[in-house]
Amino acid sequence: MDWQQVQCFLAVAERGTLAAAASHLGMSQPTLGRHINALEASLGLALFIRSRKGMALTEAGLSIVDDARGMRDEADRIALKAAGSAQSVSGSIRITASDIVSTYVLPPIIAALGIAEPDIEVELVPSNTLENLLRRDADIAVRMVRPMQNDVIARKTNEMGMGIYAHEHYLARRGEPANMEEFFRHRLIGMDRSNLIIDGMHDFGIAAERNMFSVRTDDQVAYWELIKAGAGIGFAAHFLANGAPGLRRILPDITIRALPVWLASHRELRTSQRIRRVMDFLHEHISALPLKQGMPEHDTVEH
Amino acid sequence: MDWQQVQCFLAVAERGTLAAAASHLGMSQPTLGRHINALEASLGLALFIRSRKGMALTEAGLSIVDDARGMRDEADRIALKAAGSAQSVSGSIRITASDIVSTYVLPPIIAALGIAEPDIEVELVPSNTLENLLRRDADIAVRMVRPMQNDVIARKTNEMGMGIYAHEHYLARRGEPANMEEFFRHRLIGMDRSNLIIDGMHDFGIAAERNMFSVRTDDQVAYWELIKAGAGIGFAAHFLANGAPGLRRILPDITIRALPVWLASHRELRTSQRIRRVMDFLHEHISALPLKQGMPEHDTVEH
DNA sequence: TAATTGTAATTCAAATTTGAATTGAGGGAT
DNA sequence: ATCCCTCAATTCAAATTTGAATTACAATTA
Repeated sequence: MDWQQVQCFLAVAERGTLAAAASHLGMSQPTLGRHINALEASLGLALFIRSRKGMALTEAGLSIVDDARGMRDEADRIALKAAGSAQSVSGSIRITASDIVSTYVLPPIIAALGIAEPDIEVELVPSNTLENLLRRDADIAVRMVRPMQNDVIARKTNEMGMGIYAHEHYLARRGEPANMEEFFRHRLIGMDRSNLIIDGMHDFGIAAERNMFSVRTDDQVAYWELIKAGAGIGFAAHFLANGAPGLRRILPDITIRALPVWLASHRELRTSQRIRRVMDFLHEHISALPLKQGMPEHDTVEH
Repeated sequence: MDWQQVQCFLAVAERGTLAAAASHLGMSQPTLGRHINALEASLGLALFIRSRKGMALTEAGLSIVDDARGMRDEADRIALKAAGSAQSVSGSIRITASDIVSTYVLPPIIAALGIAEPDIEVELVPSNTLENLLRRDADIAVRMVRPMQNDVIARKTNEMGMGIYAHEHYLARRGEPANMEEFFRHRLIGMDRSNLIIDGMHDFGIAAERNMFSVRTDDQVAYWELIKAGAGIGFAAHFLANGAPGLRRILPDITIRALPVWLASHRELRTSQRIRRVMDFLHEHISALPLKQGMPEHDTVEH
């Protein structure tokens, strides 16, 4: 039995179609299909039922998919150890962060990193899902919640103060709410499927519901652009609002819980010179940012 | 990372030389050497120290050899399960067949199967609709028409000869028809919504219509019981009539097209030892049945 | 010292694998 | 009812991989 074929099997089992699994593995659909055929031949049983809707696991396939996942866990551990013991400072590194952080916080810092460490290539992966550091989806994650995974080391690096904001254009048309009651009669910008804002308001004892929000998007960057465009009132980080002309803070007496900024990496990667260097660099620069309170300028990264 | 290369790594780590590991893996020494090189390149570290005495693990190699063994354990488990589910004939199996076949043909055969293969549980699904083998409604279907679905393998197993029959009690009351004209003046038993009989007569150039039949039912078993009870004249398989006392064949010169008996299964299930075993068993026993012509006894299943 | 043995690396023609393009077929939308 | 989209399968030329033979090298043996 060829282990590569098991790797192929798992990819197809988890993605459901040959084409999707092939592009994930970086091979072509015919090749992957042949590997699956070869595995079935060598095991002497059918693992998938081929249909026009994709590849569905048979009973036999279902019974071995967990073992294949076990193999992947071990393989991931090997990859992790290898990355950890690679002592070279040069090479590439994958950083994942939320859309907002990827778009508005990290670019100047990564630019500075490129000057300080020209040999390190950086891959930035904007993602709002919590990437699995155990699986090495990324080497370093910047997160707004405390990472709880085992074998993950994390350090809190800063806090991002939040406030309620709207653009002057909007306020000129609709007036500015003076209290919470008026606030709820405005056009509020919310999230669609994500419960981030609704849950945050619940924590505050406010029974928020999805239909309170007149404008909804799950894309955090689009959310911020909606506020800037005067589409309504929304929640935003102070540092964003400070750098945007025409933005006005609403109900400044309402304090909103600040979001923590955590840096996380896998324990095995501590020993990597390169990852340690980037971790330290990110920590140094993110902690120096004035994220907590409103200030006239937020781009304080020195070159 | 290519899992096949990990497989190679483990073989070399445990055998100490490329040549020994290569012959164990069934590949050549140069190929194996190249795989090891590729793995080292992709991990970015040296796993072996090459010497004239063989391949000695480096510290990095040593640190991942246990994880590679873990992968092998999982791989072995997969191979074991595969061998088990391919060889094992135990488990349950779903057989679908028409009412008549389920009621009067299969029971003795399934009883014999239970003796020959005590570990196979059989689920019998009487159904006159053509079950969808692709959807795994059943593992094996016994059908009276040639299965045309794609991905279905089928073999013709026997032919079921048909005739026109009535019970002596009925004939004593109404007399026996001597030709087709008289036949149509009798109480005929037909089907209600199903066109099985009407279409069959059309094939013979007889313009049959639903209201020619004085007694109608779509239940094939009830149909047969109606004939046995002397409710009228109807069509029945020879083998049924042969085993029923008091039944008399009508117009024996009229030949009615025999119904083929097909065994069908999904192509993906070819590889299942259990299903193959049951397929073969059914084929063997159904083909041995004297279904084509009338004979005094039809229960010829040997135990 | 010279021959022998066992090792990994190299060479190069042959076999195999690969993938872009195409085909074919089913399901869903219009 | 029709078209369209998305699958897997097929085709075939091109790229890659493979392995028999050979080389190179060091340790061991005669």
